[in-house]
Amino acid sequence: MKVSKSTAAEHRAALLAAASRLFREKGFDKVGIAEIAAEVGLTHGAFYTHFPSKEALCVEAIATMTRGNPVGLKAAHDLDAFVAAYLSPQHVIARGDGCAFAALSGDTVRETEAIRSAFSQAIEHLIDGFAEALGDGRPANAARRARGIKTVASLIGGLLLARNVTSVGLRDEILSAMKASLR
Amino acid sequence: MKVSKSTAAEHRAALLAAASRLFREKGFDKVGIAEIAAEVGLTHGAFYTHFPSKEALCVEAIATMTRGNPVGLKAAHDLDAFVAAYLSPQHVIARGDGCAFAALSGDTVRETEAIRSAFSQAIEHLIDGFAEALGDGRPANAARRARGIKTVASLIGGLLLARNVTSVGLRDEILSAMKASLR
DNA sequence: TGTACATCAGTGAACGCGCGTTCACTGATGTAC
DNA sequence: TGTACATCAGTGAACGCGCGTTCACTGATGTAC
Repeated sequence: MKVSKSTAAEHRAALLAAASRLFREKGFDKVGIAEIAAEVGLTHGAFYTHFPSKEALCVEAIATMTRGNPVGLKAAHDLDAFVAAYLSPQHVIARGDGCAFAALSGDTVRETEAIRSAFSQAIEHLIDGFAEALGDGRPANAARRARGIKTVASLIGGLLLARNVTSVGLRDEILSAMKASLR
Repeated sequence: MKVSKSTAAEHRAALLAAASRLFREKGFDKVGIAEIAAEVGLTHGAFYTHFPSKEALCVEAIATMTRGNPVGLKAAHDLDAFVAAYLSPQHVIARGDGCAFAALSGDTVRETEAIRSAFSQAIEHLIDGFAEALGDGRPANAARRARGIKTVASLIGGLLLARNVTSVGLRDEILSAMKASLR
């Protein structure tokens, strides 16, 4: 049965939101169209009135997940708080609501051109954002860009490492060491 | 038809080697038993005389991939050469022969306990190895362990970032920035 | 404002496909005599 | 050393399953008069 235009628009947004969360939690391959649709209260058939294919959804979901700049990081003096939140035990556990880059950078290298391209653009945007914030708004120069890259890579690498150790003690040691190295 | 014991042993080792390479290249989910067996010249049925399940193969393959210490890193003065090789364009491209941690740390978080446990052990071993090498053989203390963790996380994060950008210029900028930050 | 009709979001059965795993069978290996 | 037989690595058909995608159909929406 048909549904009002505004409801349909809500469904589309909800599909993107569900995909965005589920993809980060389980990866692209382990989430099916039916699962995403069910999350929103629809059947898999309805999905195809909103997106032409799963790949198209992945591309849009990447944009959704990475939209906006790193949570609340506006300038260099915010960095410590941002790093503390990023390298927290909560972020280690909450994959579905967490960083898309840490969650998906292992998957995207093996995906199609369209997906790789969307992810690459998001990374460029992220690095630009960090370089700018670390320069307190002044235009980025090479040194600040290098610091932005270092920060991004350390955060992602540290979070991935922490997510992959089973010992809580080692996990916390990793988080502390990475926080210290970004001070 | 049956095959000599030594041939069978070779087949087992070849299956592990093929799996080790293919898993790093494509991830656990995108490599099938039939593909691995075919790589060795066997059919999928033969696989099950060597391994009870795909999961068991994954566990053993993780051990295979991560066996031995970080390529040639024996002491702190080797670090620069190791870092240069790790953060090289060749390593960005050659995923199947490259670092298992960069290739699979995104996947393993979503896998079974047995796989997570094998991967976690490998990471602990890796960090221990780095902490020891960076201390030039002397017993590791907290500061050296922290430096080992920072090095490992930066290498993995930097490689993943470099693998995920489509622009060659940005890729090289990332590799340079990460090499500089580990000097 | 009320009616008639075209539109189209959503349903659910069906499709082809690839996957991990099982199993009856084959025939070379390797052992017991 | 030679023969008879048990073992077991490897084959290939078959299984159940979940997936992405298609499509005929439904019925509420929204538009034209």
